[in-house]
Amino acid sequence: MITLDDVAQKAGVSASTVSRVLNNTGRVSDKVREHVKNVIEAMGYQPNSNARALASKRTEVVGLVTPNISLSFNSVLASGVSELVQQRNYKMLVTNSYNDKRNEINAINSFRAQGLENILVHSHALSDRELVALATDIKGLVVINRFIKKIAHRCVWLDNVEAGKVAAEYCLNRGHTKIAMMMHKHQSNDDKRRIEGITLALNEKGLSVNPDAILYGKGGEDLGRKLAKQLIESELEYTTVIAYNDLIAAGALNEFQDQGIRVPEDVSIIGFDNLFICTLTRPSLTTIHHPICEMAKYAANLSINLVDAETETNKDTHLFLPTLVERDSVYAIQ
Amino acid sequence: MITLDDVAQKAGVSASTVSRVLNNTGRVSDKVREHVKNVIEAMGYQPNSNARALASKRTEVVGLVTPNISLSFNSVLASGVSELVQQRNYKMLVTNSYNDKRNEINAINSFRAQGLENILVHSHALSDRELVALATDIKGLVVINRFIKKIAHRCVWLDNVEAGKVAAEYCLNRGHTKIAMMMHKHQSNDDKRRIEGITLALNEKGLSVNPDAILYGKGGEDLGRKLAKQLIESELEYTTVIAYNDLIAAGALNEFQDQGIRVPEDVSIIGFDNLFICTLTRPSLTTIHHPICEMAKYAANLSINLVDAETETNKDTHLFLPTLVERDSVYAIQ
DNA sequence: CTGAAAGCGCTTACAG
DNA sequence: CTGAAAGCGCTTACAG
Repeated sequence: MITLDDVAQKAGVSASTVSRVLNNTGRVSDKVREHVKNVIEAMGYQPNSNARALASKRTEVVGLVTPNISLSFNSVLASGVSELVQQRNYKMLVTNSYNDKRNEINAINSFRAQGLENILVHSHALSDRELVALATDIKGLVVINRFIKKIAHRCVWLDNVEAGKVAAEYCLNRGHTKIAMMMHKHQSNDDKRRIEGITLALNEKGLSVNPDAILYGKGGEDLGRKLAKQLIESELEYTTVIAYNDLIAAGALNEFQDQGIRVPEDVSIIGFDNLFICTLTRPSLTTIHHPICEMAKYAANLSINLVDAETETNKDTHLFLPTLVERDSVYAIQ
Repeated sequence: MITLDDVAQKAGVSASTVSRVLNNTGRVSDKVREHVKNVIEAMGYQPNSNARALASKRTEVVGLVTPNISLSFNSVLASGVSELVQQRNYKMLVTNSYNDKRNEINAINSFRAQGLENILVHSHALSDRELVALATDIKGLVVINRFIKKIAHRCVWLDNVEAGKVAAEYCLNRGHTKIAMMMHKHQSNDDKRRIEGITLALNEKGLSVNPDAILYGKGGEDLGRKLAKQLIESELEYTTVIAYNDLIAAGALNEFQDQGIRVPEDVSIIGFDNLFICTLTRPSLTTIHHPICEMAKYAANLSINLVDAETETNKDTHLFLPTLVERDSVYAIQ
């Protein structure tokens, strides 16, 4: 391994100077700078990032804690972070939390033990108050996909009320008034906000949500299948179901069809997220696009700026808007 | 931030001793060990991993470079690595290469700049010779999903010949003799090996592969659709298509059906990988299971052991076997 | 503009 | 079994 001292010696300058050209900091004459750069290039020198981190007290790494990177939503999120991070010459550390609070905390602590302040959390397990406490402690902590008022400028979130509204309005416009929902409960209360939006849209038309038609559970495709069964066996009236995410929607879609119920002719389904699977199902899935990749990039960038004192801290709120993507799973009754 | 010296002072011992109990190294009396542990616990001390890495010249991090973590195959791979890594108290750094050779090399170099030797590469862009050179340089480099003879004990790979054979035999057993293939070309030559396996199976029955029926291209679902169109417009005879992966298979499956060609009655399709999408398509996708998660865990573990001198170096070859997962996309002609 | 020196928070021979 | 000291490879005031 070749060190900064080796470079300094070879270039006939001091370590300080090499460090300065490396970091583009302090004044160095153009001549010397050029020369040192050449030597660095020639020797193929790469600074040791541990030494650097130790001495400067900052690491060029962002840590991501997310439920489970093998799930599409999470992997798209991670990919967004990865892209921005590579662009800014940072690295990305990833930890799966499996939605377990202890894991989330451990992951964050282990990042901090490294002096790492750029931490992105996509958490369903920690409470608002816990996240607020962490954010106060950790300058670069950014919460993805969740809104917490007290740390609004550290949250990169989606307008879930609007999302619910958009979904419901689309259904209403196509003649659907009896809406069932398949929801997944989380600390983040996404589900509640979406239901709120759906309620708003219905109320505007003088209609209301049937609380019995809001089904809950845990899972993905399997949950969709399970709740579809539940719906089929129930006495509920519904012409469309709004699902918490695309996986649940896809599961439901298949269960309905496997039981001889046509989608969308007999029952319509609308998903959420706009994952790649939406074009794979038959019928393809109409869904709400969740700009998770953009949000991830934005969050990573925000976190880096937050820690990097030179950049002005952004006190804005970071809100993203959902959009409807029309495909074939919602029937036009009229 | 609280340091090792703080702990030492509080405990009334030297830094060396604290370090020893931290690392479970050297002799420390039970009494002192106990006491120091208590102080550590009480103070909530966490060692700085940068300092540790710098002093000891080893980092407890494994770096993964993979084409694109937003794709399911890659994310399952990453998830496997993540799981093992968490288990062994390591962390995982991830970089997307987008199948670009420069990116792969840069990622590896940036890992090394950190003194990181535990590097896992899932590469389609680097040549065998380049990987061999890297492996010689980097003690803990492990190649996932590719076999290179010269560094056989550093490769964790799947028997692709067997995979092709299994797929073809399954088709043959169901009465299919005219097999088309949708392949994706890579440096790794997976495609060639699978074709070899398919050829083997056909030859055993006195049949042979029609080279014109081997279609190539780049992409996922879109490629499947494109090649399906190509197949439909061609004069080729085929009753089944073996796809390079599930995404391609799913795309083809939908294209056929969208054009009124029934799957599997008119044409059968067999995928590869056994991703979660296999149960989402209609018909569900018969496929070859690729134990990528297990392979990822195995590879991560191998890499750690390779670097960790205390563990004996494993000179074995690390071969995994594919298995067929039967679903609904292959028709029994007889 | 440039260099000498101290320091970042650990680990690890070396003594004892 | 335990401690003092040097060193890991950088950065960053501090002088000049």
